[in-house]
Amino acid sequence: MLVNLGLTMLSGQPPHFIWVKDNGVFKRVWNGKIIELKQDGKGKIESNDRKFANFTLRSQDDLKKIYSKIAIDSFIKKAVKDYEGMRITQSPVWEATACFVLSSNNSISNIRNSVQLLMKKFGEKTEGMYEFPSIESIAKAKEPELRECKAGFRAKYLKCAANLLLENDYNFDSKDKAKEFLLECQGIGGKVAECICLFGYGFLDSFPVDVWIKRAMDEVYFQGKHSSIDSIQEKAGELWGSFQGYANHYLFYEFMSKKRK
DNA sequence: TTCCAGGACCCTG
DNA sequence: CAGGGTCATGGA
Repeated sequence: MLVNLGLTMLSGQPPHFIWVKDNGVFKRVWNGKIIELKQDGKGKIESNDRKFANFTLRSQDDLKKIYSKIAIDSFIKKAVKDYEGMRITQSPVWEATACFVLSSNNSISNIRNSVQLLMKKFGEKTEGMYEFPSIESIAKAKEPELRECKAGFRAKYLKCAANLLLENDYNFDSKDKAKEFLLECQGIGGKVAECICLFGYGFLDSFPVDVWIKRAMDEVYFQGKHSSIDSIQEKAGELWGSFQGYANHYLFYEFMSKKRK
């Protein structure tokens, strides 16, 4: 399997906020057990939970095939080459939801800090590490407790999201249905919903438009002109179809890391 | 000090 | 429907 584990796990996807890197080994608690994930010298993935590793890294995705589908111009070709082996990850829907509710108008380092504080305050402890907080624990939490975890104005949104998932069957078979459901929640708008669809549900036909994607799309595919979110998503669908989620993440990472420094 | 971060919401015109 | 202010928090 083609993968650059460090890049994948630290590219601003939910695992970036949840997993802890320790001596080159990524760790987290899942179902009361510490999961370890690492890459050996030959590039082979090693884990004490093959099933969860496959789920997280979407091992069913054939990166080479996906590259051939999305690398349709010089810009994407460069992004794919620069960050070869960066995979889209999948996380449980609740984890992706919580992470991206916290992401609004926030920085990656602050999101991570907030998630880690929530894990410490509300997660079950296992061998010195903490589980991701249960839906119930956040639904029951008081807003000030969430603000202690630096959730800020997103604290009430986090509770709303927990309640939504607690009180409904949130299993869906398409991006459109999942998105429609998620948008009922205060604090979840179009961009966050698309992120949850991509990184939680695993619908690769999602295309979240954040500030970086907007800049990238305006510059590269709209000749520098200011374009609407709708027209950007429409264009993404035309260009990359059922793999637009991958194109999205490569554009995001390429643009963010180049422009932001 | 001011601005901005993987936005969403609410209010104007 | 488009355009602005506002919301916590930390870093540049």
